[in-house]
Amino acid sequence: MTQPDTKTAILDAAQDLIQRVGANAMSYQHISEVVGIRKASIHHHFPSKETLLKELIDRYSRQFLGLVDDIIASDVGPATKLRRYASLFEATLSEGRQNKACLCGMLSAEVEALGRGAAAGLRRFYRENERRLTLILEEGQRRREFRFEGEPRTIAALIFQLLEGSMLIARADGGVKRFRAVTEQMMKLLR
Amino acid sequence: MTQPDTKTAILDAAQDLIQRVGANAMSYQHISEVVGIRKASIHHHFPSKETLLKELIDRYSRQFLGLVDDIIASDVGPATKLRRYASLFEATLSEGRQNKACLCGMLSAEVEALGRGAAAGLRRFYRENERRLTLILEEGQRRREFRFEGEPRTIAALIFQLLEGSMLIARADGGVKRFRAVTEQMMKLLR
DNA sequence: TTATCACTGCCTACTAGTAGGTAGGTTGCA
DNA sequence: TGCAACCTACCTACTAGTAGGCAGTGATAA
Repeated sequence: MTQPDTKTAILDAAQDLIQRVGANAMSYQHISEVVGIRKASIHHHFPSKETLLKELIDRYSRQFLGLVDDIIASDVGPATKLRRYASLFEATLSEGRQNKACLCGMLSAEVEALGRGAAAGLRRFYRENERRLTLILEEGQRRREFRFEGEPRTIAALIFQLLEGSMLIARADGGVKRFRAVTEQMMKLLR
Repeated sequence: MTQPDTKTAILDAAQDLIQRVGANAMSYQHISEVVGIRKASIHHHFPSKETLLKELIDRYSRQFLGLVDDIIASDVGPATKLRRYASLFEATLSEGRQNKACLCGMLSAEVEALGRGAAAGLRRFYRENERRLTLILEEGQRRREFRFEGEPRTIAALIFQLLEGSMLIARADGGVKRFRAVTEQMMKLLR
């Protein structure tokens, strides 16, 4: 079989770059410097930037939604689940060399300059997140931990978009501290 | 004095491009094609991309905050003011060839690949928006149009980040309709 | 009235560097 | 022997930015 190490290393480097500077500022040259491999060799694994992006979005979605599923399956109340969900975003923000945004949040901004495959992958990511958030909110409503006016589905969309927006803006101003203050405020509005 | 027409046309073209595809996918070549002027002539007006970005952020901030000030000065209730504030973002989204995001929201994503001047300009934009939003929220609280737990300042940050995030994501999925549903939901949570 | 001057706006032609991508060869392992 | 992984060397297209020229304008002065 294939040695997955190099392929994984390429994906890791690409993801890190995109989360910090964006997909358009990320290049095969940059990746090659990080991985320690020639630019042409990256093309061996990912023939085009579009195929790389597609696989990256798939992998990121799988990993992230896996963590969300763990939270949902855990034996804690819905309010705690929602807090932990938000902390997934916060963890990304304070990860590594810091100021990393959600991969899909970054790509959302640049979506018009990306291929159609990327856009479809992003949509799937949004919807899967909102579906899971809706479950948490419905559970909270049933258990009377959350009290809000409106549809859980719409609140789910609101929360997801808030977290994505907060991340992007926190990178330019306020950092993790600002992010945390806003998510805590969001929790208050649901009570 | 200088003829401002060409300079304005360059700024307009650059802004449109950034709002659609991002600052990194925007180039002097693209601008020159839109404006109908040679690439070198753009350098005559804006020596570097950084100076262009700086002036663009300044102009956008001035224009946008001017519209916000008009809303604040208008003789309507705070809930209406907040709705009109949100509709400024919505208008951008459905403007021109559509799917345009807030200039500063786009630049927030790419901030790490931009100069320091840009980052400072973005921070100013955030803070001025949040300051104005805080005024609206405080007025709403006094008049008992809004009922919420927490500091108006933090809610202001939340609303601003929500609107920026919503815009970016609505471009990839759901469009204006989705954006409107979420802002309407936000209004419900403040009551 | 006309010659000179500086200046603005725009041009052509160029630079060095970087982008994504390709052709074809080498190495080492099953 | 065949194939995967990686390489060197290259391509074309595009990037931001520069040098230098030229036409039009408006002020100055003989």
